[in-house]
Amino acid sequence: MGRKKMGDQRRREILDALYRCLMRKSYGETSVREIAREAGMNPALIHYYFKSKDDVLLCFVEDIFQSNKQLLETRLQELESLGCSATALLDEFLSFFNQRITGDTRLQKVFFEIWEVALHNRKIKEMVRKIYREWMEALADLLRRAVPGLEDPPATATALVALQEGIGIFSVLFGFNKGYTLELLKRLQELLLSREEARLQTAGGDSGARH
Amino acid sequence: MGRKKMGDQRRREILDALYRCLMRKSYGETSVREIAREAGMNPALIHYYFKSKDDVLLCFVEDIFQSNKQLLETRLQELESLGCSATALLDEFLSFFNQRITGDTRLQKVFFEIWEVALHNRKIKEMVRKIYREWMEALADLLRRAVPGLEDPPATATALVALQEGIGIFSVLFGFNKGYTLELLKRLQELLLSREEARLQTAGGDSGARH
Amino acid sequence: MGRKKMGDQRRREILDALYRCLMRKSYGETSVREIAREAGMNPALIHYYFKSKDDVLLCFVEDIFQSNKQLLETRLQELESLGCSATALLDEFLSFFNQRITGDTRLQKVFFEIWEVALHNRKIKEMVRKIYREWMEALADLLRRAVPGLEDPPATATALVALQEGIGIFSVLFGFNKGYTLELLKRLQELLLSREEARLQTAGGDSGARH
Amino acid sequence: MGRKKMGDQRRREILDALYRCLMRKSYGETSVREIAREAGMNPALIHYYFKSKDDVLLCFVEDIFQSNKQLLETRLQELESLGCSATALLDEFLSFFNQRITGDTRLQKVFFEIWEVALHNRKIKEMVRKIYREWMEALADLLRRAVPGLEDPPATATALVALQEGIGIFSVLFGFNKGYTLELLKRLQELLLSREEARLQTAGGDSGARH
DNA sequence: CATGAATGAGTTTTCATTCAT
DNA sequence: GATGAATGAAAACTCATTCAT
Repeated sequence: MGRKKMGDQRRREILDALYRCLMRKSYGETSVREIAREAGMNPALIHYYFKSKDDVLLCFVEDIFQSNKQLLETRLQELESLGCSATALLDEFLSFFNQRITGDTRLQKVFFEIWEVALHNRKIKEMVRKIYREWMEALADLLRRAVPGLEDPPATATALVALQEGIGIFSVLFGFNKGYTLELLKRLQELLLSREEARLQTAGGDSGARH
Repeated sequence: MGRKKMGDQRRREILDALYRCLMRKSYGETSVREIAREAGMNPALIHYYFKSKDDVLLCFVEDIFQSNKQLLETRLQELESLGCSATALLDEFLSFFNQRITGDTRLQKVFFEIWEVALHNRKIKEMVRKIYREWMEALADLLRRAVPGLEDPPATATALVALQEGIGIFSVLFGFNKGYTLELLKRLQELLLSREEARLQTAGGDSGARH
Repeated sequence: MGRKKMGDQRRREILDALYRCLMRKSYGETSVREIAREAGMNPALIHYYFKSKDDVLLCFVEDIFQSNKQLLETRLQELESLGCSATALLDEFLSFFNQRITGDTRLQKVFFEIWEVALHNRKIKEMVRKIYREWMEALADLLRRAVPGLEDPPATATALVALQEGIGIFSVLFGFNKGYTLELLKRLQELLLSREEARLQTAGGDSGARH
Repeated sequence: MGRKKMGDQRRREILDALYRCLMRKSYGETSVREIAREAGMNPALIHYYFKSKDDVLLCFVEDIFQSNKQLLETRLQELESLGCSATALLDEFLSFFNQRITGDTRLQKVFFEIWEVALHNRKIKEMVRKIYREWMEALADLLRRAVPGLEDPPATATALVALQEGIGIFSVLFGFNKGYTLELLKRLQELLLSREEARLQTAGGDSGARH
């Protein structure tokens, strides 16, 4: 029993190390050696726990996607079991993405890296497609329930997620501060959902320079 | 006469070869050898015309940005000299991006690649920031003139461009067909600009899977 | 036990291989490939044990200097502990250089190569300067003790070492035989030290052509 | 007629450019491109005027040796025709080397570079041997005439020249100032020639640090 | 004479991966 | 499990040299 756990812990350490490496370099520029050094272990160990460098990435992507998915699902289920309204659920959904993903520069960077690899790596591409499709379907469902008059929920869901990505990339590249990013996201989401409350005064912060 | 041109032609061939390479692989995975093979020349020639591999990329990015920028400016100036309305200019601006960039899967792929490199490459990052800032400022100006009641033109401009990017990436990764991509873009742009005409029925195409 | 030693042994083999390579070619002309071939190992292994080609050289120079320095110090300390006179120590000092360095064509060649690199390589230059300064200071000390009337011991020390180098290079380039080299050295050293015994008849050999 | 001259001038420019390059880099590190840039001409031109890079060096060495040889001979002949004593001729000989070669850090550096190449390059080696043998023979002759009691003029000549080289290299590597170098040389030469005048107080300067 | 273009061989270095211990 | 050692393939880049014009 302790045996199996050891392996899991090692794998965990490796995935975490990759996460930290991706803060600094692209996946292509990150060598197995560096991941190992970051994890404080021998490079050969990585090949003991994973088939290859790409396998590490695959597991990493699966892990980061699944954990976020689960976290979101758990939250939504909690709210639902409390009898919350569809609107509240939708708000939670958007807020989750805003706060946890797009608003988190580091995670956003990692997501961006994953998208990049996905472009040329079949397995990663499939995984990315799958998870995003699930998210968009879930979002479309919520939209149907929470915004009755909405003309084309799937398209709006796509738009919302694409917007998320776009803003996320911008925030990373231009060094937006979190406040401004969230402000922008909320404002646009309101617009896209044609809500009356879209009355924000954009009090909000300016883009913060990197240095 | 043919003398001086040879150099320019070769440089052009190299940049075009890189463009084609980026259809298949990321910049990091693309070797100088491959660019040379694609261009049908000796690898050393690339180092004869460019200081380094990164220099090729830098020139490539500058070229692709500048040529698009110039094309857009030319078009807008033509319209303006014809006495067109600000609304028409704005439409042209958005349409240019929709049709020429975001709607062109290949170019979009290349743009995405550039964004990725920009994350870790100072020079490329500065270039990307500069061109995007120019585009967003130009767009904000047009918004001021064409959409008088708009609360925060710069933020809306940022949103429009970010949306562009987001949809662009999605279209590449999910293999949207061009019609659907344009449909989606137009619809969202109308929404963001709160126009009355946002009446589209989105009859439009479904996402076409790649495989 | 055999574990830890492997690394040291390999490093030793590499340094020895470089030594042999320097018999045939200059450092600049010697490629990592050749060092590896000479050492009978995969070229990449050299980069496993050393940071770079220059690092190999640096360690090589340090090693060759330090080992000679230590050897000399050991000998002098032995003599001193036996209560030998300053004159005997001085003789040992000069004899050590004559026999072990200047008189050893191969080592002299290597020393010359090191001087050459030192001209354009900061680290090597500093190392060479340091070791030679140490040697000259030690020699000046001995001169003070052994040759009381000597006017300017440091200058004489410099002269003796410079002479050493000059004769060494000549012996390599003109292919002096060892006997002639030593003869010449001894004679000149006596002269520089204005000793009475400088009575040698230079019975000694002629320069032997290389080819 | 102007034709032939043009070629000579070009060749001269190339040799001068190589001289300047050797101030900064070793011959091995100096590329044909750099020589050409230094000479302000197209690299291919160098191959028009010389068979190869090594041919440039060969001509360079021949030129620098011959011109110095001729200059020295001219001076000595002048003195001889004026009826000067052998001692005066010897003094002129030594002084020429001291002032023009060993005391000129730049030229000394170049000589050192030549010695280095000579170690591994047959043609250069032969040339170097030849010129040095000539110099040493001429010096031995002068010694016979000027220092009657000298035991072994050839060996002393060798010693004097070797000392020259040794001090020269030291002055380059340790950055001796010219005054100190000349002081040292003169002092040692007096000693080797056992002259009474060897009474110098070595007032002279210390070694000057490079930076 | 002069030059821009072109090339093939070679350089140092990095890296994912394997393996014996 | 864990590690140091080892390797083959490939990377970017340099360079002396040749050649057509």
